Amino acid sequence: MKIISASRIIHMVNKTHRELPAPGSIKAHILVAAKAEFAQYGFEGARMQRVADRAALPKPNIHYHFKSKQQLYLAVLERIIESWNLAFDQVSEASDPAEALEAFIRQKLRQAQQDPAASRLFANEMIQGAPNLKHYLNTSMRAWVQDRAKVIKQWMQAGKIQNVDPERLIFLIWSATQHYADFQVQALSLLNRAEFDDPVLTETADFLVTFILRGCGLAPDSRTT
Amino acid sequence: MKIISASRIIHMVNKTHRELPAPGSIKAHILVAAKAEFAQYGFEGARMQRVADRAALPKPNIHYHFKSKQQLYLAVLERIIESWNLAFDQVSEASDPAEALEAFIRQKLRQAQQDPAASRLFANEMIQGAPNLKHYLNTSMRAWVQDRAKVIKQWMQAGKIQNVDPERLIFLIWSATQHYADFQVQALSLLNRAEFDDPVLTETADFLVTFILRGCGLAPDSRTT
DNA sequence: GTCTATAAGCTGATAGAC
DNA sequence: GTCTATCAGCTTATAGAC
Repeated sequence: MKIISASRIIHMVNKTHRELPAPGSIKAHILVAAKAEFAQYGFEGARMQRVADRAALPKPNIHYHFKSKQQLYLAVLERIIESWNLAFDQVSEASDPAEALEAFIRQKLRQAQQDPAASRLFANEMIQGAPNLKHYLNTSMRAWVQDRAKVIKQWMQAGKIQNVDPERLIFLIWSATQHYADFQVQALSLLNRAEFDDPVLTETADFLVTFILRGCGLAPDSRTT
Repeated sequence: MKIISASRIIHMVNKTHRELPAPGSIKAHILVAAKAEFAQYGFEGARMQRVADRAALPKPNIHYHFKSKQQLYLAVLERIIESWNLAFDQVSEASDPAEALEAFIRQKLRQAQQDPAASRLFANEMIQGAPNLKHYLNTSMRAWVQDRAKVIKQWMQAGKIQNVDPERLIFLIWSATQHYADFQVQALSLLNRAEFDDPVLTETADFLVTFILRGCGLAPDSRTT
């Protein structure tokens, strides 16, 4: 059976793949500002003036580098999806399920902490019904999930992990990790913390790894009595 | 020890509690339309004209019944939070953990299916940093979670469930269930379904109940080999 | 490439007839 | 209570000087 690299599937996203703006360039600078704005307010709520303010540039400069609000939004979206699920990308039947899932969970959570705007922008797009990402969802994302689900099914058939719906397991890991970025204000209030710093990240990652691995039948019992 | 009803905590939300518009009234009709609009586009992205279109009313009629966009938004928000976590509200130390958690998960998921707009509106508010719900998060929501966490801790001390961070367990249940409403378009694509109908709801609920109960050490092993 | 000035159209909100 | 007409201000986008 031919092995298809999951990372190759991800690259199918960019049909009209433009070269990325050089880091440090003005375009890259604007994209960072735009990501924060679109993440917080969604496409319709975003304001080009606020993008300009965030980038500390006059508004027409934004329009010089990106023809329209729509094109700026699409440019931001494109850059986000690429580095989305890297840690679970090269996993195969031979991989250790506990190690692979742990690495996946920790990587997703680290991304949520390091770049919550990316996660929130994606969340906004999903909430609105993915008007700009429907094609991506129905092609490369679905292909990636089915490809990764196949590996999980092999683990199940080999008795390495519990029987669980693989697609829903991936969806649960996405939700449980991304939620700490998207609903960060709620998580911090609930945990009575001021910021999502490294200690909170570690405690959260430990909890999620333990809980999800146990859900897969992969962690020891540690009951009190 | 004095037992405080969790539902009483929820009622602390409405400091300035106005009577709810009668079902079938024009105000109630407008609120339904506004909920859908705010849910999809967030506060800044929402358009009063679209609210009017959704309600099939002239725009000034909206302003006649609600003074401003802000007030309409707050009116919608108020109505959502009340029925948020009812199924886990009356649970006590004496309750069976598996039954209580299962009822909680199934109720949250049913709400996500029946009223995804409510979940999405709340998600939008969280993504934006909860500008209108910071106070709620830091008072009644936190009190509710701590109160419910206390019960879970009692279950843990009694050896009824695994040792897990109770606050993070509640947060995970919220994320895993609400995600099916907020990211419905992604879930449907991933599961290759056309709509979030009853069969999908049941399968999803069964998966989540099994998986989360097992994470709490509350479900039998069902490995293949 | 950058920025001031401004056009063209949209948005929240209201005045005033019915 | 309802609806047409409309205002003042804001929003995307561009023209044109530098």
